[in-house]
Amino acid sequence: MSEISKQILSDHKVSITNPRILVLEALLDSKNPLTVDELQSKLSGSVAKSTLYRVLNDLKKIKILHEFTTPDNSTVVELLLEDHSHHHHLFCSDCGEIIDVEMSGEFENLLDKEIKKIEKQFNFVIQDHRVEMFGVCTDQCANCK
Amino acid sequence: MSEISKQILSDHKVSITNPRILVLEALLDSKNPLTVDELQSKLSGSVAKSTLYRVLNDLKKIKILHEFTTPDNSTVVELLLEDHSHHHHLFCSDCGEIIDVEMSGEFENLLDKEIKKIEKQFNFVIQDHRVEMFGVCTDQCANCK
DNA sequence: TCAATAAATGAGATTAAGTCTCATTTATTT
DNA sequence: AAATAAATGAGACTTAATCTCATTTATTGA
Repeated sequence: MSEISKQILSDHKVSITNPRILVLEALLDSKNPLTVDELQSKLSGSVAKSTLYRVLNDLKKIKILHEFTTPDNSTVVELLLEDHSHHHHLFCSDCGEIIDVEMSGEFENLLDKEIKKIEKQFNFVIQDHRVEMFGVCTDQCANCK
Repeated sequence: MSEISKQILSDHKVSITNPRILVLEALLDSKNPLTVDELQSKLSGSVAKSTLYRVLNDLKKIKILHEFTTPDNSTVVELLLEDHSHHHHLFCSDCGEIIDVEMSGEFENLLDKEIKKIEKQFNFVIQDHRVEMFGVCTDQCANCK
């Protein structure tokens, strides 16, 4: 199991250490984004706080970790692996759940065209984009009580 | 000049006070989003820090202020006025500039359709969305040196 | 395999954004 | 213009994230 984590680290020429393996395993174990708090709980004290933040920064540097802020201002992290293709996020303002969403090819194509226009208009090279959607679950979702 | 700010406050049934007028004027004075730091500088000590944050929360409550986080984790605020229609953001990772961008009607229509699909798929009511784009200015922009 | 060297870690101090408290001031209402 | 309710300022407080530095762990090359 930790083989995957080790592979990821060596693929990115980053030294293989216990804290890095543990953090990667915790992240691999969860499909949706995790808050730093949730991550700390999952690690249950096996990694020092300062080390956890350092490891997260390491993973950001090698571009396999995406960090963002939820509407209620928690910092949330998510692994970006090859098999986990380009996606966007849906936030429930009721329970705070964050759901990964894929948009249709038609939509991404039109967005790409739109982005080319914007690049010309503002003399920009746009490297990345993100669509965020905010709402509430109409059913009780996993987290809504 | 402060008449506009007073009008905004009374339109929203919020009492008219000096700090609120000053904060609104600083926000009205700038087209693009401001970091809280920039806002504090603009106010140059005329409003206490605690009051500034309180006023920002007041403006959020009456839904005329939008707060978000930049890729480098600064909190940024922007007034949402009637004449300032639905728009998105373009971030320069070089100089940190944030540019307001309007997308085409065609794009917004397709996005609305896409959102309806997602609402069904996840049993959600989606109330709002946001498109963020990240890149670098190819020319020296106003802030890039 | 092992020693030398460089890198990473843990523990706790430090920083800084944002909130809270409470005595005082200001706005509103009659 | 007085009474009441709301907002403010100053600074204490909280807490996420970073930093420091002595110790531990990984890597490299003989």
